[in-house]
Amino acid sequence: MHIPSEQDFIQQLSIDCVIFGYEDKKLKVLVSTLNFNGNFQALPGGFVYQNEDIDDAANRTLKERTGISEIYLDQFFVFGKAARKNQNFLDELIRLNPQMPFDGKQNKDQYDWFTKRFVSIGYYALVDIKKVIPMKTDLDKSIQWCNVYELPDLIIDHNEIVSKALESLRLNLDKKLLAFNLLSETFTMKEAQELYESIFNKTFARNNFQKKILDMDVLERLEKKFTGAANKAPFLYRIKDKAKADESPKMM
Amino acid sequence: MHIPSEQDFIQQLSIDCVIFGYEDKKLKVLVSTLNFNGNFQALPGGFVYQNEDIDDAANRTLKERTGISEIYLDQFFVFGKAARKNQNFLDELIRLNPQMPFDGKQNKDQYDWFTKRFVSIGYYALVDIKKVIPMKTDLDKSIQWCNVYELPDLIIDHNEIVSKALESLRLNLDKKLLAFNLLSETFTMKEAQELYESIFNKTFARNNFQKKILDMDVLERLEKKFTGAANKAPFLYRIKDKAKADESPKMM
DNA sequence: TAATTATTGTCTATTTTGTAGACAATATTG
DNA sequence: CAATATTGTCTACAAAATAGACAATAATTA
Repeated sequence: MHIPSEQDFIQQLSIDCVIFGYEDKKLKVLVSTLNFNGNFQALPGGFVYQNEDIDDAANRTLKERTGISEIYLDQFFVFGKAARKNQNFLDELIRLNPQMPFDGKQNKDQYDWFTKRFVSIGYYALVDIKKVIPMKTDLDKSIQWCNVYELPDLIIDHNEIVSKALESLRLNLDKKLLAFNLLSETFTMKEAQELYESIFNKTFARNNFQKKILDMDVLERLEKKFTGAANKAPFLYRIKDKAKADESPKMM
Repeated sequence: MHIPSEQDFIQQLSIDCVIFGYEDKKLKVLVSTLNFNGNFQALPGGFVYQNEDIDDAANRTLKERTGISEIYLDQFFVFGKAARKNQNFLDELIRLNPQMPFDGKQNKDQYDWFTKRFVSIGYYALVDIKKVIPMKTDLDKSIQWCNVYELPDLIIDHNEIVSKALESLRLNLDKKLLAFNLLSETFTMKEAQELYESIFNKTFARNNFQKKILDMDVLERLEKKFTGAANKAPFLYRIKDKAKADESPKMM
């Protein structure tokens, strides 16, 4: 297992990624269970190489865990309390993993590197969950999607990081059209509405939701989707211009 | 002159502060002229002590330059391009300051510390300009207020940092009532309007501006202000609850 | 094959909010 | 005390958000 301890990374600076997906009408977050004894769960994260933009570091982390690049990614907050240390978490980890000698010379370096106070830059990402096969790194025992409203206890301040990410996502949805990054390429109006409802955790009026989305003039209507249900078939829609949608202003 | 080069700061992490003030109907930013030959101008900035919250580091920087604490302060963006180095700026500085031997052992350490790539956390602050006496540190030759729309060329990416700060301020004004932090405790409606106009760099309709502000129900009306002008005396207003105003939602 | 059902797409009426125009109130000046 | 410049507020109008209603239609069932 490679634990970074070298000068090739910027010291005491980390990246934490809140990767949002959407499935079964639920907003989800990708969470890793660490490859140690004890049930340590954490956000995917990483460090920044000396010659790497912080945005690229976040993208690299994302690519590692999801296999896809060109993901929508937004830096949303820096977590920089002095008390923000891995110390407690690591001590607990060492207690539960006595087989790992953390006092040897080499591991001592790692321990020192890791137990320093870290400033962490929070990024959130929006992915089409169907395009993602969550991938473990050698630090992960497993990695899985968790409902954002039913998250387990995560290490350090990672629960707080998710809260802040969700808050930022909501604010930015009003300004951009990011949400469609969470859906597959084509979708019905109902699916779009259910997505918005799960993000904002509240319901919208069907008639007015549809009007508002269509008035924005960013969707193109495709053929009908025959669902097999005993009712009128809904149209499928697709974003007219994806790149533009991530930037264009105003909604909700 | 003390240039930090020790382990007491987090390495390669800096804080840059965009300190907004308002005077003569102009939005201003506090800019330092560095204490070297050559006209190097920069935002007030600093570094983060090992045992210091990043917010506290920003506040410390602010206190140093303005003398006041309890300033409204907001973290708005992290500037983290790999190419973000002091190198070019420092080489130019050394060229123009040959009297300073930067190849001696001690200065070499400083040079090494400084020329590494830095990730910088941007904060913006809003201050009542009348309460501030801009103060030099030993790094500054002088420090002065500059009109935000007529900034000189600043070092590295500091012009870009100001742009981004202004953009964030505008977005946040819509959500909070921060603007009043830039005025003295009491002010007329006209003064408030002129402030908003200088922040957004556009005009507002007088009647509707007044209505909107008053409808928010955050101001209390005080006695009239007799200006000596040959017209109806305007009322003075004051924020009902300052702490609340910085948090409360919606406006413009 | 026509009635039934569940849902979709859209229209209109209503309410709320935003904008523009108008005017009375008033502190000073001449 | 009229003239002037500005302030505070009101109303009319326009635009946007919300709520209610209903026709269209894909499958099912009689």
